[in-house]
Amino acid sequence: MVDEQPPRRADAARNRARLLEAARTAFASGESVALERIARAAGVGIGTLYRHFPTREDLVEAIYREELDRLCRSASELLDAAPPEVALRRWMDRFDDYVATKHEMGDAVRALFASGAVKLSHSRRRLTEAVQTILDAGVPAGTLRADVRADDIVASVVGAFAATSLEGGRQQRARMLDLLMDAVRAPGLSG
Amino acid sequence: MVDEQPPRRADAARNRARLLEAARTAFASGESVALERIARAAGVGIGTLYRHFPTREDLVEAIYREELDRLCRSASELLDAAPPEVALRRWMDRFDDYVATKHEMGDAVRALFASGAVKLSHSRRRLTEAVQTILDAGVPAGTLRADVRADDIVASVVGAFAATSLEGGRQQRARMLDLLMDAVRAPGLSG
DNA sequence: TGGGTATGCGGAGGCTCCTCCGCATCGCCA
DNA sequence: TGGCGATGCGGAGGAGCCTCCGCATACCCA
Repeated sequence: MVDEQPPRRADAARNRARLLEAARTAFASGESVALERIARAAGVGIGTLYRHFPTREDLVEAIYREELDRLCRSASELLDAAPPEVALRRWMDRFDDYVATKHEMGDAVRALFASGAVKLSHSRRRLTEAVQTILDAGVPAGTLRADVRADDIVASVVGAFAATSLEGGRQQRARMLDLLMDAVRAPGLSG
Repeated sequence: MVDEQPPRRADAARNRARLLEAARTAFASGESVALERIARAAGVGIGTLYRHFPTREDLVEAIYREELDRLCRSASELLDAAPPEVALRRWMDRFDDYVATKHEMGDAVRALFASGAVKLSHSRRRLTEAVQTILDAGVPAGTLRADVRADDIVASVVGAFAATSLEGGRQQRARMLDLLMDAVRAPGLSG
């Protein structure tokens, strides 16, 4: 369920794998990379790169999909360890870690999120599912609001990242996420 | 206080004005415009354009600065017409209108906000001042929280826009802004 | 195993971005 | 008014993005 099905032809599959490998290495260097260079490093033509990954974001997303899956799965663990309203905030921090790491590895992922290019994509859907998992625990427990949508939370988190990626940084982002949590927690239970 | 001082030499001032005029026209066409074309239309060289406006965002910002100033000044009017916690939400809607209009005129402004490029810039500062004005009214009145920073609110609004610009759209953005308001309103007064 | 065709490959080319630096022009001062 | 230094101009050029299409190859079927 994690991978999409590989291309039909053997050479296509091979080239795709090579491109991913080359891109992983290139992005890890931390500097901005020309796609042409990645294609060259993978030993394929630029056309091949664009056929497999029509946009830069597609390439980045493919590389980090595994890690993103892990991030999303971690929602359940967090729920085991803490009540939903705490788990949600911790999950946001993990998201922050995830993107921050990628940021240090190059601004490819930052661009991915900042540009809002994470649209109906696999990534966005997975993130929404993860948040929904936490909501499903918190709403019956009465600690999280029932009238808040998971995709709105995801969009808010992504937006917080986008708006602070160039300045403000982690500290401002943390305050913004706290603010978001204030909105998402069910009222009337404060003691 | 609104304009920065014009360039010293007469030709520089003239070229700057021409560039702004040409850019206004070009962006109004709604299509993506090459900067070279704008320079050509203004009758100056591309180098001149880049000297006056080092980045595309600088140019866009200069064009829409007037309107943005108007948006920011409207905070006071809104405060006259409604209580601060309502005024703030309305102001967010105005911001939405502002950016949406620009979006229809071309994605230049969208890019400006979506990319987080609205950094320490004039725009961001003005927006923060406007929000601060509303906070200064709402905090003493007890309807808005005292421990929320204006720049965090601005970043959240900008982020909401960035995260919904490619999909989700106005409706999702409205829900997200409502959520933000839930966080910003002072608790304990609900009736 | 061998032939035919759908599928994939590759890179030239057109476009845009942005920089850099020699030349022209402005505006000051006598 | 005329000369000179600071300031601004312009566009060539290098680099990256992305598309497009003729050629090569892998897979299917007999």
